[in-house]
Amino acid sequence: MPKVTSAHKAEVRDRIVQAAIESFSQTGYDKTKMDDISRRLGLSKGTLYLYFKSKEDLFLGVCEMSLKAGDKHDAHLFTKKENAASDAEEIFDNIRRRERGNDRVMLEMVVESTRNPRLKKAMYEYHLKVHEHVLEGLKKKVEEGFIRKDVDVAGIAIALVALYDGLAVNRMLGLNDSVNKKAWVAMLKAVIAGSS
Amino acid sequence: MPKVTSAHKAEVRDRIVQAAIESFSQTGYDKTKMDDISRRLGLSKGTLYLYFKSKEDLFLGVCEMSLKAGDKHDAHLFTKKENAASDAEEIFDNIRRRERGNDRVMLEMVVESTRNPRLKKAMYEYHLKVHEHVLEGLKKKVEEGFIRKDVDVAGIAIALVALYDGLAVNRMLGLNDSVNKKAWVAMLKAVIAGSS
Amino acid sequence: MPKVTSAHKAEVRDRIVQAAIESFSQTGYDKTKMDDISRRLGLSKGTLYLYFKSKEDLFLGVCEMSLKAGDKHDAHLFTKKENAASDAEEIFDNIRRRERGNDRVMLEMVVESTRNPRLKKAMYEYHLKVHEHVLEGLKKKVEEGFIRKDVDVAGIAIALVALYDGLAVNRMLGLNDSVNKKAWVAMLKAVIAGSS
Amino acid sequence: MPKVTSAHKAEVRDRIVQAAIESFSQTGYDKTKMDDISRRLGLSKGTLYLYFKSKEDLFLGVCEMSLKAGDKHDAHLFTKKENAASDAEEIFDNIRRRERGNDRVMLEMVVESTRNPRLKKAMYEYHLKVHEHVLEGLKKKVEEGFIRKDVDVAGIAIALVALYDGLAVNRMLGLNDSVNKKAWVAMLKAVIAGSS
DNA sequence: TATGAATGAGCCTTCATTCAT
DNA sequence: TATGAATGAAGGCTCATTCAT
Repeated sequence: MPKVTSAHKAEVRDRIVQAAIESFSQTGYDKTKMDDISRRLGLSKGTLYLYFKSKEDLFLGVCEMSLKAGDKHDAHLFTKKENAASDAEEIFDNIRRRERGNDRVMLEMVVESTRNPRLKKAMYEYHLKVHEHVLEGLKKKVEEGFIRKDVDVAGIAIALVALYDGLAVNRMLGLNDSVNKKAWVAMLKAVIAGSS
Repeated sequence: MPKVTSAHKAEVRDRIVQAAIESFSQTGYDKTKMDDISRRLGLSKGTLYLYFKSKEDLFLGVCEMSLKAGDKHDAHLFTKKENAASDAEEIFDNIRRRERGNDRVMLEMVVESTRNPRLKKAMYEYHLKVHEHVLEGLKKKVEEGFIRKDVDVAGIAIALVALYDGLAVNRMLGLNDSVNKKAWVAMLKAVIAGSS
Repeated sequence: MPKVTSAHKAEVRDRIVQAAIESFSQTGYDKTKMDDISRRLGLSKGTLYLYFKSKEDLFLGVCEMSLKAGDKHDAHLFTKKENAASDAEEIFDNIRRRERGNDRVMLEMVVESTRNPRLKKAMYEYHLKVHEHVLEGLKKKVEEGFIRKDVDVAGIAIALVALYDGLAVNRMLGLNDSVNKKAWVAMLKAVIAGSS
Repeated sequence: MPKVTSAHKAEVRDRIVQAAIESFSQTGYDKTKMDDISRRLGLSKGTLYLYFKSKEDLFLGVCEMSLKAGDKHDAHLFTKKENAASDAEEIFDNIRRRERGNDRVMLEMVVESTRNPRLKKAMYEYHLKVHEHVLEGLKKKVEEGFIRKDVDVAGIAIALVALYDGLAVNRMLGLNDSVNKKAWVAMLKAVIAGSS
């Protein structure tokens, strides 16, 4: 829905979304004023409306961008049981690196999605994609003989994603992230031990 | 202050909090109007201010109440490996029964807590209590010999709570809860298998 | 659409409409700020919204009130040809007295009505009522033998109303009202002479 | 300033005014955006400001142009009483043809003129010119012996113009124009009958 | 001369909060 | 204690106007 369409104008749009992410992360969607975002950018309020027709539309832009962000991979890990702990840590760090700063917005998005069907659908689908991505990784491990065939990998995949989300909640509550990582590692080790 | 009046006051206060929980769950904190809450109660807006000095104060009341709610126990479960699956399901259902309807408010509370230190502290401490509660349960299982001694039960405890929270997020996104339960069961079975 | 319903609250509503009429008359609909109206009343802006859900709604309230205002009668006049001039003057003054101050709003209403079907309908029907009212008066004159039977009284009725409206336009343009009255009298005299 | 450029400028200026007339007619002065006008022309918003220094200035340009438009004549009519009706109709059609589409803007101009002295003066003078024009026509009829000498032709002239204006209001309200024409004819016939 | 992205003052509307009854 | 009309600060959004290209 960009009103302004030309070469580098997509870049401005991106900058706006970035600023919005920062603002929404710090203040939350409702408490963030359009003015805050524009001032953060050194732009005028009116300019935002050249790129997004409303505050909600901008939020949707943020969602879109956030949902696009997660796509990298952590294959090649978990090939030896002995490395389980360090492998788990690496994955945790990888995900966190990707998400850095987005936790808050993500939660907002989840909350908001209960009211906004369009957003809910987008998030739902993104979640499915993540589940699939993880599931694929697990399946490879099954093929490699690293995980037993009779394990419900689909269930495990969903659970792993949920586990990470839940730890993100912990982080927001101020739980030291090293504790979260420990929890993640402990769980993963147990899972691997129990599944292989 | 006579006891009777006091009792009445406490009761009205509770009713207000209940109504607030419902409203916040449906519309979210920011989008809920004091008017909505009072109308839901059949009370006048002004009355709310006799019991809570501000909307935020009311929200804190909601938090307080929500945090008080979770305390029951699921000991006696997980005594035989063979029952792992059904035991896991029972736990899932128990928790869900306790939390029913509160998911949304909980998330809001987490989000809000990043801005409100008082709330953050309360939620943090509640989380710790829950962790301890779960940890205690796990420790009993260690004593019973059901879980190996070299397992990081503290980590597992935190992870289990996080897992549940993450599944609550899934639920909010519209993921069918039977899928969530499956994920929960799959994970718990693996954990038990790997830890015992 | 009054949100506030009680005894004297209708009076407040009326006062608001009155203030709105004055403001709209002086500044025009678009250029009038809700603030102007509330300040004129010594009320707060917010209060207006307890009685009217939007600026447009308030304008509709003004229309409604304005349309209700015109209902009096000038029968008993025009019974003798000799009095035609003074009778005409009396009618002119009567109408002007009723409309005093509303010319401007009326014009605004007409202009606005081209965009607002609801308003257009209301004004159209009001006009018809006025036409009928005048027509009835004329018919009586026909019965009394004051006007010839072969005159198109329906056409004359409409024309008389239009004539008055057109003179109101003159008035707005600054044409001295005594000139308008003269025109009115000249026309009416000619009409009577030609119709009787 | 070379003549050629000047000619081009004048033409563009005219096109802008035309577009403005159309826009103002459809949406009204206040609700019309400079953007609407420029888009209607296929010009950029900025260009408008090369020709008119403000929206109000453009409106004044529209007024100027509208006021220039009315100048044609209907002499030669009303020479025989028997033709009164058809003559009246012809006049009605002639005027309407000249004004076609301008009714709305005219009304806007009247309304606006109550706030804008410059505009008010222009419209006032234009009205006087029209009055004079009609008066002249009527005087000729007096000379021709078609109208009696003791009739207040000045008053009748003004009244005729007002009558037409009033019927234009009717038209805006959705009154079928054939009804308006009938009213016009009825009135004119009566006037002629009464004045000759 | 022409453009159209950027500006920012301004206005409608909402809603938490107060207070007279 | 309970009410609900009144308040007014605050924020989303619009649009006339400017200016660098």
